[in-house]
Amino acid sequence: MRWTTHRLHSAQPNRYKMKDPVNILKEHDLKHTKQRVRVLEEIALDHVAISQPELEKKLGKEIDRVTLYRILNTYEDKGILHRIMDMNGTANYAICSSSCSEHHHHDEHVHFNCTSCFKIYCLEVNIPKMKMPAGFTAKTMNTTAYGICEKCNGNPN
Amino acid sequence: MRWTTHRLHSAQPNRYKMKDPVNILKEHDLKHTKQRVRVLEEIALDHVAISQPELEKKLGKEIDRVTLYRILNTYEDKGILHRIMDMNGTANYAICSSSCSEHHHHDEHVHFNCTSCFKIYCLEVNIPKMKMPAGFTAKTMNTTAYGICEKCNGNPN
DNA sequence: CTTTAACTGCAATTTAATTGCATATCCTAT
DNA sequence: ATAGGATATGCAATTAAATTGCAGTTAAAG
Repeated sequence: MRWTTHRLHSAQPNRYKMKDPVNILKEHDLKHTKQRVRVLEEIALDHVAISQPELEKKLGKEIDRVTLYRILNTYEDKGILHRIMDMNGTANYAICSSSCSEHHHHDEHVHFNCTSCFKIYCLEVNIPKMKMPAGFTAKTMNTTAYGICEKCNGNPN
Repeated sequence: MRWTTHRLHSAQPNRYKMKDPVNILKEHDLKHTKQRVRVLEEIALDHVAISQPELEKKLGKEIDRVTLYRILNTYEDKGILHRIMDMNGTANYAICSSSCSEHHHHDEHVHFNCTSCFKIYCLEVNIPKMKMPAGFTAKTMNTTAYGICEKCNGNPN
């Protein structure tokens, strides 16, 4: 994989560029370890969210279960990764716009959970403002659409 | 608790009436057992979603863990209960509009997850239509707002 | 190069969820 | 009212997920 600091002009919509993992670590005052780099690489690879179990399956021989849990937690704390819960309560992780794109800081976007391949996409769709009832003050919003993704619509498994 | 077949004219907004548990069971061809009735009563009590662990704590002496799991699953399958995942991946259950109110079938509404008391409310706020990117076909939407609820805004713990 | 603070891996533990099976309960037909 | 069959429940055992403590290792600052 080649790392770039510019937005990709890719044929795939709704995708963001990915910074060099090493830079991401530096920016957040995290030590540079090979396990941390591997996790970032793996998550950045697909441009879709990946679940904890999947990650463990892919990295289980290189990284200890516990270490993986801890890395994911610190990444979430630092705002490097988003954690998205799927319908089963499984944690999915993605590098989302606020981290991936310098011009989209803190944007809240819609997630798309494919019910066929179970992948979770970060869409470039903003969550519309909604009026809360009196007394309720919302700080953040979270929206997930469930349906069939572009890939499964094209070639359903 | 008194069960009514009419919408409550309560002082509390965003609340729905609750049918007699026995009727709910009948309507869905489910056997009438005391465990099932108790679960419905308990969930209807607060007008907010309740988590599996909470339910287990409240009903653990009357109902076996496993039975509770199974009852919640069948209720979800039958469309009697909504399952809402909170930020921890814990299942929360609520009787939502489509079941509670005959005039609001299949409405998709916003959930409110209080970050202070962790209660989950079903709001009478509809999820706005959002345009999906080409290739993505959304079937259902799920929106949760995180913030402070009316109760915790009034008297924060 | 040395030293310190932080990270990793292993073992053990806790917690959550599922499965199989024997018993109990509901409900229909008589 | 009750007998019989289908379904639900409870218990025990199992599987899976997540957390904790600690010893050994590694990164990076001086």
